[in-house]
Amino acid sequence: MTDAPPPDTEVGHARKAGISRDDLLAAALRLIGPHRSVSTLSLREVAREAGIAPNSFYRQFRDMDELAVALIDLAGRSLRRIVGAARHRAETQRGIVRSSVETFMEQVRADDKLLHVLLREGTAGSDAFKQAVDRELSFFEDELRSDLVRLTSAEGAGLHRPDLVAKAITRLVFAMGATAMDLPPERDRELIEQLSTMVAMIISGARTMAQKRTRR
Amino acid sequence: MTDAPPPDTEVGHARKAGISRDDLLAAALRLIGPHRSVSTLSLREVAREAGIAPNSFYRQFRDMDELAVALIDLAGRSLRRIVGAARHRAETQRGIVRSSVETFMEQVRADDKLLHVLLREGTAGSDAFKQAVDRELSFFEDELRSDLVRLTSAEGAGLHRPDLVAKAITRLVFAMGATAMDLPPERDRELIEQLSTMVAMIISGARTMAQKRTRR
DNA sequence: TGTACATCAGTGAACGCGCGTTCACTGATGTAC
DNA sequence: TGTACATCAGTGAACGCGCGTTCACTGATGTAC
Repeated sequence: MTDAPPPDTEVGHARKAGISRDDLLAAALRLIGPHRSVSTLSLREVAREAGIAPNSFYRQFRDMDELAVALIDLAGRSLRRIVGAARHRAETQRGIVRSSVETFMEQVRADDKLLHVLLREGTAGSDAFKQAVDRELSFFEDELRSDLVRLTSAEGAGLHRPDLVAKAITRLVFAMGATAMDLPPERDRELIEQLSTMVAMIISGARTMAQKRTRR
Repeated sequence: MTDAPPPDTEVGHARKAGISRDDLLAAALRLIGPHRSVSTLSLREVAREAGIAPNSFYRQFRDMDELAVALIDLAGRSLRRIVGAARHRAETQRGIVRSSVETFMEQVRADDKLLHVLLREGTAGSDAFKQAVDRELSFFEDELRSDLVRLTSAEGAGLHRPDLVAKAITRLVFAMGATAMDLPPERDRELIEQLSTMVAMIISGARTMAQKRTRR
C-alpha cells in the first residue's frame, strides 16, 4: 500500500530530479501514525522531514491543505484496491462480508499510514479536506453497492435500497475502524466479530425489507 | 441545552465571584461552530473571549485539554437528556426510531454547539479527549440498548445481540450527523429518511437473526 | 464595632518558540545557435 | 563541439505573529481577635 503514482512533474522536457511531490507526501506519511493526524502537521515539519528548506515546499504545493488532499486521494485509491482484491477472492456473499471486514482490520493493524489518514481525518481539518475524505468514501460506497447488487440479484427480491446498505456499511466500518486504532490489538478478534455481525444485520434487514416490498 | 452544573469552586467559604469554570466553558462554546472544532481553540483565544488575562485560565483548568474534556461531558449529558426525552414521547418502536432520528437532526440544525463538539471531536485531539468522547457514546449506547430490549421483549425472540444493535446505530447516527453538519439544510429531509431506513435495517436484521436462532 | 492579617483570584509584562510566508539569490540543467 | 543564454528548483535569512507558560504583583474579601 505504499506504491506511488508516476511523477507528473515534468513539463517541457526533463530537468534535474530534485524533490518531488511524492517525496513530500512520503515525508508526511512518515510523520503520521496512529496518534498523529495530518491536520496537526506543519509545513516546516514536513519540509524538515523531506530534507528541504521550508520555502521549497511551495514549489510542489500551494499549502499544507493541498498536500493533505493529495494524501487522501492516494489513501482512497490504495484502500479500494486492497479491499477490492479481498472481495474478488471470496465470491460468496457471506464470505465477502467476513473477508472484507477482516482485510480492513488487518490493514488498520498493519500500521497502514494511508489508511490512518482516511480514518482520522473524517471530521477534522479544512473544508477541502473533509470533502476529499467524503469523496473517497463515496467511491467506496459505489463499489460496495454494485458488488452487493451483483451478489444478491439471484435471490429474487434482492436488497432494499442497496445504496443505503452500502452507505451504512461504509460509514459504520470507518467509524469502528477509527476507534479500533486506539485499542490494543488483543481486541481485534472481538472487533472483527462485532463488525461482521453488524454488517450482517444491515444486509439481513435490507433483504427482509425487499421481500416485504415484493410481497405486497 | 445550555444549562450548567452548579459551580463547585468554593473551597472554604465563599470569596468574590470572579470568573468560573462555567464562564470559560461558555466562552469556548461561543467560539465553536459548525466549522470550528474544540481542538483548534487556543488557550489565549478562550481567555480573550471570556474577558480575562491568559494566565488567569490556569486558575480553572490545567490546560485546554482539561477544558475540552469538561466540554464533552457537558455535551454528552445534554444530548442524552434531549434524545431520552424524545424517546419517552414516542413509545412505539417504529415511532422511536423516527422521532429519535428526527430529534437528533433537529439538534444538529439548531446549531447546538454542544452537539457539534461531540460530533466533531471523535477522531481529533488528544487521547484524553477521544476517550471522553468514546465514554459519552457508550452511555448513549447503554440507554439505547435498554430501550431496545424493553420495546422488543414482547415480540417473542426479541433482538439478536441488542448491545451490537445499539452500538451500530449510535456509531452510524453520529457518523452521519457529522457529515450532515457540512450539508445545506435542504437535505435534512433526505438525511432523516436515509438514517431512519438504515436504523430500520439494523433492527430488522437483528430481529430476523434472533428468530433464526430461536427456531433451531 | 474596629483592626490586623491571611488568602487567593486575577493581573501585566515578559520569555522563548515554532510557525507561515517573503525576498533576492544561486547554480545546475537544458536549449539555441 | 563550444558558447551564450534562459529556466527554475532549491536556498538562507529575515519578518511579524500568536502561542503557552512563568513570574512577582495587587487588591478585594473573609477571618480572628
